[in-house]
Amino acid sequence: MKKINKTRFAILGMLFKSAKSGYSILQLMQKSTVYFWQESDASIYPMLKKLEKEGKVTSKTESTGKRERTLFEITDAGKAEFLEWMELQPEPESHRNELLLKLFFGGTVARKTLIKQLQHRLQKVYATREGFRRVETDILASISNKDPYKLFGTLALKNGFFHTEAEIEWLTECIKILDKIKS
Amino acid sequence: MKKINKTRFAILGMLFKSAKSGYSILQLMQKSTVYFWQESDASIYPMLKKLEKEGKVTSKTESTGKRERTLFEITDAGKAEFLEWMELQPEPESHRNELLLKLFFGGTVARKTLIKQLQHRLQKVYATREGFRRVETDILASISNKDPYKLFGTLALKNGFFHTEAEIEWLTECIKILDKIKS
DNA sequence: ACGGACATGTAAGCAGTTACATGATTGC
DNA sequence: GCAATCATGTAACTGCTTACATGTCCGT
Repeated sequence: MKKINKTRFAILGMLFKSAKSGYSILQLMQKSTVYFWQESDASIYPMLKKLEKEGKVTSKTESTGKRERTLFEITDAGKAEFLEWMELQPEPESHRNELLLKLFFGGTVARKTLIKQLQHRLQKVYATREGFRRVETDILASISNKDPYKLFGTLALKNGFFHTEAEIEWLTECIKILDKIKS
Repeated sequence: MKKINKTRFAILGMLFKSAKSGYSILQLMQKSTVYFWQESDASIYPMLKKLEKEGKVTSKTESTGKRERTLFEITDAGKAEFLEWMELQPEPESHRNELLLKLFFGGTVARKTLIKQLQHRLQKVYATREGFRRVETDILASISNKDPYKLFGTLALKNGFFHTEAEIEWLTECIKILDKIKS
């Protein structure tokens, strides 16, 4: 089973409701989907061109003074492809958790190395939780209740909160257990 | 910052305590780290050769009848590299959650499409939890309490359980919320 | 005799990232 | 005047996966 490029669907989804430029897609992703879907800058522009060649989007260039801006609009073919993908069940994603791998090999190092790793991660997770809270107050709060993005953004965010709490609990417990063992 | 290949560390870690063949590393990963660290079959053998060329492992071929088996042993240089990595803080890993992306674009499709997706995922998560339980009873239970793998395996597994429970809670709540909304 | 596990690899290709490159506009 | 942001792209590289390829040994 061949793996298919999903950047295209992220882009098509962003264009579904309104036309946007490559840059504004990047910005939108940066502030809305960054916690569960990341694209590197370099992947958007080539994919937009590819989608245009395939007839999934059309573009029109507009200028404000000397600055150019290419607006992309999704076509019916693009909408069809996107909606087809929306019906598909996500393929199992391969996960790689470097911290768990290190913990798994924990027998090779001193306990305090592991504890340091776990504590470092704990700080990161706290920061992530703060990030979620900021999304909640700064972005979601400003969206009208009637906008479907409000509901779906809230649900996606809740996923982040749930897993963040799970991770915090787990880290705390791990640290406690490792602390207790004199090594 | 350049991304570095971590397959090498997974391999070095597996070889740290005892020499193994490529095939048995694959098997070991399949049954012990598969839930948080996956390697495709094709990546192990070339990496072992590369590590050998770098002097991080040595190999000796032994034959049982006509079947050959190449055992790899970690060198001091290999151990040094591995231990250095153990001290490093993991880089932030880019995450991509296709289900959340679809949910985020939920405004483009009927509610029942989303509910179907969520329920499908719920089934998968239940299966994963079963998998964890099997690891717990079949593998961990058979390891001596004195073996450090017992402790670290248990902690890694606990991570799986925590996140699995978080995911189940979240999915259940999402489904409930979407069910309530008549669309 | 045959299927499944054992055992080891190669080749091709796509996806994704990093680094590089360029220039305009806005706000301080 | 300068920094930050706006705006768009290319080239090179690495990593990883898929598909392919080959042969042995063991249990039934």
